[in-house]
Order: sequence, then structure tokens, then C-alpha cells
Amino acid sequence: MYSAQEMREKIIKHGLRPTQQRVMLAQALFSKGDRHICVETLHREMQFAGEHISLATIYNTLHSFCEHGLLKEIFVDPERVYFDTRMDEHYHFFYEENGTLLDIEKKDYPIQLPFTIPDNAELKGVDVIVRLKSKQ
Amino acid sequence: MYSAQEMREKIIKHGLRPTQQRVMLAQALFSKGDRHICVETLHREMQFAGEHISLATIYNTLHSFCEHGLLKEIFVDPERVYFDTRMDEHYHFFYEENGTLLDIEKKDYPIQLPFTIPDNAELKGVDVIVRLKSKQ
DNA sequence: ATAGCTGCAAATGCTTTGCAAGGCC
DNA sequence: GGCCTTGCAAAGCATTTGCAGCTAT
Repeated sequence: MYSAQEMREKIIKHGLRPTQQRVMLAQALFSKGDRHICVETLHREMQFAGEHISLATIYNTLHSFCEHGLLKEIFVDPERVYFDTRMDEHYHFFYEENGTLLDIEKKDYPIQLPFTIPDNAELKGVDVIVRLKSKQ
Repeated sequence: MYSAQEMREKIIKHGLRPTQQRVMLAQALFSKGDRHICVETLHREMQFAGEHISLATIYNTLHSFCEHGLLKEIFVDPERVYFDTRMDEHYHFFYEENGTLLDIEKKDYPIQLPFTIPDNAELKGVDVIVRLKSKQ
């Protein structure tokens, strides 16, 4: 578990004010290793931990964290937006049946870069989602 | 422009009833080459062409077409679900600033397959989205 | 005949917004 | 002090649903 102080520093380093809610959310997000979490789950988790933070604030915070480089958003399905606490380049396996996301190490899934991108365009990132279905 | 008859046959071949609305939508979707289209755009396009089809029917039809292999859904952004009329494996460039999607030929973007997928899982598909930003 | 489809209107549900009160520097 | 953030409730909006009537086979 990261201390509030560590999270405060992390938040400041990324250019945001370390409010109580942001610090608590950062602790929840970053203290458990790499996570793929959605708003609803995080909200329930905070309530379960006895910390009431409004849904609006959770939305605001997660989006600010994304814009400031603490989180990445993953779009796999219109009804399942996940936030990924892991910031290095890696890809995902996705099981549609239950919404599970698993990391794929980039080294295990070679994409040949650089490849040609249009003139006058700048590469912002590459998302790879490998959709799977459990056998039986 | 494909004839209604051609579209009727295509729809039947995929196991659906060729209703008037489905035939009209299939003509709109498949007569203009490869398209990345969203519900709202298609709805406006039909209205503009003087064919009134309800939004509910467009949603139903596009989803049926996906389930029956006439279309593929592309998730790039929670507020922009696109339907792709091109069914062979290929990937996409995406400009977030204006929502433009461009095809990437698979041969131009080599992903080494097969790669290792979890035991007891079956590969359903691979989505690759290369996010770009226009320079200036 | 009958199973499936359409379309309206209403419901749903996730997300955003407006704004007053409070927190951070 | 002043700006940013929070949180509530309300609004927004894309999508889905229920259901009565219609269509395809």
C-alpha cells in the first residue's frame, strides 16, 4: 500500500493538486499492482472501504489522471471503458464473455515498428486488442 | 450501386430475412466501397435520400448485420462506435481530433501471427488502432 | 399461419454539467 | 484571497426495450 504522502507527490509531479479524493483514489488505483478498472468498480471499492467519493468526482479524477499521464483509457467495448494503471506500452487480451482484460507483454506480441504512417501525422499510440473466447 | 436484388441475396445468404429496411440499409452500406459509418450518419443519409427508417431499426439492423457477419464494429472511442463494411482483416489509423478512420492494409503493418494465446482460448480477432495526431 | 421485424414512445443507464460550498496554495 | 475541486441533483444523450401492428415465407 502506497502512503498518502507518496501519492501526493506523484499527483503533484504530474501537475495536479493533491486533493484528499485524488490521493485516496490514487492509493486505491496504484497500490495493487497493474489494474484494469472501471468507474463503477472503483466507486464500489471506495464505498466498501468506507470512503465516500461521489461518482462525479471519480469521473473527473480518472479523466484528469488520463490527461496528466497517470492512467490510460482502454476502449474494448462501448459498455466497458477500463482505466489501466500500467503506463508502458503493452497490449491486451480481452474475453468478451465476462469482460476480462489481460496484459500481453509487447515482447510476446511483436508488431514491427516503425511502420509507415501518413505524412503530417504524429504517432500518439498503438492499441492492440486480441479478442478471445474460452473454449467451452 | 448494388441492386435491391443483389442485397436481398446477400442478406439471405447470411441467414437473415430480406426486409425492405434491411435491403435499403444494405444498399446504402455496401454500394459505396469500404465505409466506416456510425448510426447517426447512416440515419441522416437515409433521411436525406428520402427513405425514412427509424433509429431503432437502424440499431437493430446494424447489430444483426454484425452478428451475421456482414459488418464489423470498431471501438475507437466511447462516443464514436463505427461500423466497418470491410470484412477482411485489416487495421486502422484513427485521428482523435476529428474522428477520422483510415484503413491500414495488413501487409503494411505486420503483426507476427501466430503468437501465443492462453490455453483453452480461441482467437476471435485482433483489433489494431494506430492513434495519430495531425502535425500543426 | 406464424415467426420474425418494424417503429414509436418510453425507459434505461452511463456520463456530464451547473452551481454552491469547501479545500488548497 | 482566489482559484480549483467536490458533490449533489438535474440534465443530456446514445442506445435499448415493450409492445402493437405489419411483413416475409
